[in-house]
Parts: sequence; structure tokens; C-alpha cells
Amino acid sequence: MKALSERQQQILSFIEEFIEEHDYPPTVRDIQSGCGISSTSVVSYNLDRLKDSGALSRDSEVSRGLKLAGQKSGTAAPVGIDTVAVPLLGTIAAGSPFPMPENDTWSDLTGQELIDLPQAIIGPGNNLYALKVRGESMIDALISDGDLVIMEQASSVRNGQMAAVRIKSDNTTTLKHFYAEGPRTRLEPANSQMEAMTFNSSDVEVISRVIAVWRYMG
Amino acid sequence: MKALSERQQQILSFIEEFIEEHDYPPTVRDIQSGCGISSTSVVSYNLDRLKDSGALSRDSEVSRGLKLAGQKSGTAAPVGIDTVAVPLLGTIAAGSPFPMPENDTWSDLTGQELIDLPQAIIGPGNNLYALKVRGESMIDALISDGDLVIMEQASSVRNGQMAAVRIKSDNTTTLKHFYAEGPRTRLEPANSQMEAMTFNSSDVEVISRVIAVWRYMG
DNA sequence: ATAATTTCCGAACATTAGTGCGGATGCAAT
DNA sequence: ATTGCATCCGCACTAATGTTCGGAAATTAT
Repeated sequence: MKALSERQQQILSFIEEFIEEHDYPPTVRDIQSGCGISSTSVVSYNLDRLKDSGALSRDSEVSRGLKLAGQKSGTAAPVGIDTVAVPLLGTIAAGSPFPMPENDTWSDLTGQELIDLPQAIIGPGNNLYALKVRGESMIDALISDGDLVIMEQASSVRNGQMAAVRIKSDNTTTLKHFYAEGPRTRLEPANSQMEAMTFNSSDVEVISRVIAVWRYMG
Repeated sequence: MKALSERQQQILSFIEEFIEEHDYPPTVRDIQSGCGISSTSVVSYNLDRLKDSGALSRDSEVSRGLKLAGQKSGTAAPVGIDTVAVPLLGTIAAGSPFPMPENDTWSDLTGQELIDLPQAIIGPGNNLYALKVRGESMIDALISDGDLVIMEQASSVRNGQMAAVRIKSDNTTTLKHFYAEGPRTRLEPANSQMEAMTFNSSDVEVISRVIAVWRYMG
């Protein structure tokens, strides 16, 4: 995932402070003057970047239509449980390159949506995001069509964890349990009845770590 | 202090709900349509009244420039996201009879663990409870060791839903997609690569409906 | 009933605020 | 240098949004 630029971080923290002070989000022009930016379009541009990265959600054509991700839900006086807003970044389908925030094909599929999940069941973790699984391609990871996968951006994982990994030579991305074994890396499906595969470690790239899977059938 | 008129209360609670949902305050026109008011000026008028009464503060000439005052009189219902507390009734292991909540479950929760889940991702549903899966016996339902299964007590389900069903003649219980087909009932695993089975409908008893599955790997 | 007050209506009106676009600027890869 | 890409700049355009005002309707006080 692309790191946030300095300007984007600046904007992000300005928004936080603004909400802290006013209880409502700033306008584009508030951000502009607050961050010493010379044009509203620059703000708009960076807000779109931040939206793509899932750092916030943005309601189009709506003044102050901003909502920070990771923000504790309930502005007034949240006495409820701790929740974390996780951005639903899009869908992942069979064989498709694993979605990283930047393309906009998902915008008509899901729009930008934030999912509130209790901190307690999510656990710690930063840079969380969610993906909706399309198709049966993850069946060997015990994940099926319609499932919601909660992921944490990561470039490395511990052995045994499930992660989204890319096989460079194949240019394919799948969810597998990850085992680094020196020069070789073994990837095994969650379904223990299926066989593992090994690759040259240099051929395997970790994209993100799977935190949880949510399947709703109601 | 003058009591709030009905309209003012209506507006006030609408603002609360709106903020709850969007994390930013509504516009005058949001309130107008949300409360079925015929003119923006009426909203503006009542907002001024509310401001006079101290129920909220208002930044002039600022869109969504509303800020609710602290808790008002009456029932101080905690503001937070809607959550449902689901009792974790126990574990289900391979071959074990499927646990079923007794009628007095809800009053007998001492020592039981409660899991808070957002209403939004649980959906509607009564008599919900959760079970922790032990072992790999549900692998053909795409459920593996350690998964949390959210269930709703039910004696019947619609075709295609996943349910905990008991085969009386075998005295076994499994999770399967349920299809009533007249005198016969077909049960098929979530993993479409595996084969379905059919039984005499009288031999099949629905125990509960599967609402969701939560797998945490953090 | 009459008057005073509050609330509502509708329709402009005036800012506020989000968006689009051509063209710079900077930086890195070719 | 040349290309590509991300970012930034101004500026104009338009949609969103708060405000105003005369008058009607409803409510309350005299």
C-alpha cells in the first residue's frame, strides 16, 4: 500500500483537530487555509487520495462529508463499546490482482463504505481494511463467495499466519498460510485436505495479513 | 425555561440520529426532508429556538454548523452504535451433539461470555447465540477449528439457508445448506466441490439457523 | 372576540463549498 | 532529453446550503 504523503498526513491530522474542536468536519476551504494550501483543488485531490487509501470516507457533493476511518464511532458521547471503522476497499475475485487502494473499479460495486467492528473482536492492528470476496476462488482457504475478509497491511508475516501473497512468476495472488523455510517458502491452504506448495522465497511477496473472516448468511 | 415544542424535539432527535449515522451534522435541508417540513425557514426558525434554549449551538453561516449540547433531560440512553450481545454458549466438537440453548438461557448467563457485535453486521434476529468450533469436523461447511458460529434458534429454515440439522437415524448433527423437496430433504455442504445428500424429510430435524461465521486469525 | 405571539409557508437571495480543467512543477525512470 | 506520473496552481462553474422577508395560519393571552 502506498504510504501517505506528508501533505496527506498533514490534512488528516488537521481534520482530526478540526472535528475535535467543532464536532463537525471541515470544508475543503477550511482545510485549505488550515494547512496553508494555495488551491481548493489540491485539497480535493488529496482528499481523494486519502479516500482511496481508506483513511477516510467521503460523501460526494456533500459539504463537510468527511468521516475518518479508525475513528471511534458516535461523535456525541459514546458510552458503548469500542469500535473501529474499517474501510471496505472493494472486492477480490478469482485470479484478480489483489486490490490495493488506487483503482476505482470498485466504486460502483461497493462505493466507499466503512464497517464498524468492535475493537474486542478485531484486536489490535493498524491499517486495517476489508475486502469482499467474489467467486469461489478462495475455497481452499475456507473462504467463499460473499465473505468479508479483514486484512492488515503488512510486508511480512510470521510463519503459520494466513496472508495475501503474490507469486511473482505467476502474477497471481491468493490467500494461504505462510511458512518461510529459508530459501524456500511454503504456502498451504487452510483446508488441510489440500496440498501445500513451495516456491523460491524471492518469488513470493507478502501483500497483507488476514486478520479475520466474516461470513454473513442471515 | 420554555419547554421544547414537539417540532423542536423532533428536529433534535433527528439531528442525533443523523450524526449517529453520518458522523457529521445535517444541513437545514436534511432536517427539512427528514422531518417532513415544508420550508427551510421553518427549520432555521426552530434551530434558532433550540439554540436559544441551549439545546444546541449553531455557527452562523456555516453549513452543518450544529453542535448538540450534552445529554438532555429524560432517559439518558447511551449514544453509540447499535450492538447486540451474543452469548457464547460453548464449543461444538466433532460428533458431539449439537448444543441447543435452553429456554431460560437468557436469564442464566452467569459466567457466560458475551460477545458484542454491531447490529449492522448481524442483521435482525432473535435468540442469537454463538458457538466455538472445535476440530475440523465442519470443514465441508467451510468452517474450521476455532471459528465462531453465530446462530439463531429456529425450527425451520428457508431453502438454501445453512442450518444445524440433525439426522435422526444417524443421531448426527452437521451444518449444511438445507433444501426441503417434498418428502425428501437435500443437504448440501458449503463447499460446492463436495456432494449433497438427501434424506427422508421426517428424518431431518432443524436445530438452528446459521447467521454468520467469524474467524479470527490475528 | 380581539389582539398578541408563536409557528409556518413559499419563494427569492446570497454565500458557502465541492468540482472540473488547462496548465505548471517536480521527480524518477527510460 | 524525453516520457510518465504525482502533485500543485488558479480560476471558473455549479451545486449545496444558510438567510431573509412578507404574509398566512395556529396558538395563546387579554
